[in-house]
Amino acid sequence: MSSRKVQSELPARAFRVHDHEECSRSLMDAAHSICAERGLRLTPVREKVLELLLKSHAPLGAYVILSELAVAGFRAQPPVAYRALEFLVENGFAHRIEKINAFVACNQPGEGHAPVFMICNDCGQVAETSEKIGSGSLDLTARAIGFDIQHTVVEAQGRCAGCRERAPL
Amino acid sequence: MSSRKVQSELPARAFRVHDHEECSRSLMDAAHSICAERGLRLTPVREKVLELLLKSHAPLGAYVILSELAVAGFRAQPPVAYRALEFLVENGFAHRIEKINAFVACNQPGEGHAPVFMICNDCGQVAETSEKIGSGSLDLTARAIGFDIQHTVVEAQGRCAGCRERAPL
DNA sequence: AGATAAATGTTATGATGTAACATTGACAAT
DNA sequence: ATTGTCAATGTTACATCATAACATTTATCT
Repeated sequence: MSSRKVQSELPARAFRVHDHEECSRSLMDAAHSICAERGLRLTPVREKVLELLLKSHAPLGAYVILSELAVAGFRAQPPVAYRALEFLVENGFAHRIEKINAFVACNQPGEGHAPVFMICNDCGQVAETSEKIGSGSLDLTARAIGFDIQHTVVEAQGRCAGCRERAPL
Repeated sequence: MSSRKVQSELPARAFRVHDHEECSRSLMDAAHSICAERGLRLTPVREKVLELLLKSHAPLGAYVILSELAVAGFRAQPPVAYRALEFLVENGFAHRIEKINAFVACNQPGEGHAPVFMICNDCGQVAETSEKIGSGSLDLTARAIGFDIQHTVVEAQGRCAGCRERAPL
């Protein structure tokens, strides 16, 4: 259990300075523990894809992942990447960013949550924050009209603080 | 100004019984007024695409629109549909639903708003509700981390009340 | 070892979206 | 009326994103 505890609960880690190496390692460890606990198989391709996502400072498209897989000696037909991504997303190790058709590693795997993304149009980085499921205005509206929510997509595009400082426009 | 006033402020009209004919007509009128006011050109293709969106009870994909355009005697290369959609989206007459790569007519054109969609996986209908810009948890989070929001995507997938009644599962 | 389910390999194709450049049409200025 | 200009449309050709379908291999259980 404690092995799954992740570094910080602070949101938007991507936009903060942090030890990215340590951050990646701890999330990869968490993935291994969770898979062990739940009887999921973190096979070589799946692990490699997760590693790629963890190392990247920005979301990766399926075909970028695919070519990285090729570089690493894996087979590289599209279904290979999509299957690994499907596994990671279904099991909460990664998320798909709809607005840009790309994928990021989840930074609080194992915890049920409704992710919220802030996509910086300048640097391309994406910060994940989250809402507790059942709170939030979406849930309120849903309840008001009798809509049963199964999945949510909440994404904001704009400019992160760092990019605004760097080039105030 | 009053010519632009739209039928109802109630959210989620798509999931309610309403006079869809009248609803479409009033939104098309609104589009004409707004374009006139703002010096925008609601050309034949653009109007036809808006009409298709207004008449549909569910979002339409670009290629469905394209084939409807062909039926109506318009030229039907992909850019034709995408350009018309781009115009409609940019000017607030339609929205793109990221989760399903499709488009819906906006039901409160002219008003600046951050749309929120409820997508029913059963009947395929999509209800548009909205938040005032600047309120909402997204804005709060953004402010907290100094992120400057330019655009938001807020979508929920699930089952609407009607479908739940019809087939409780 | 043999059964079986999951995962992977492979081919082919489907679905979605856009760059680039040619042509036409609207409209204002002279 | 003619011409300049810019917006809109026409057209070709691709780029990008994603999955169906079926064959083969691998893990795991009994």
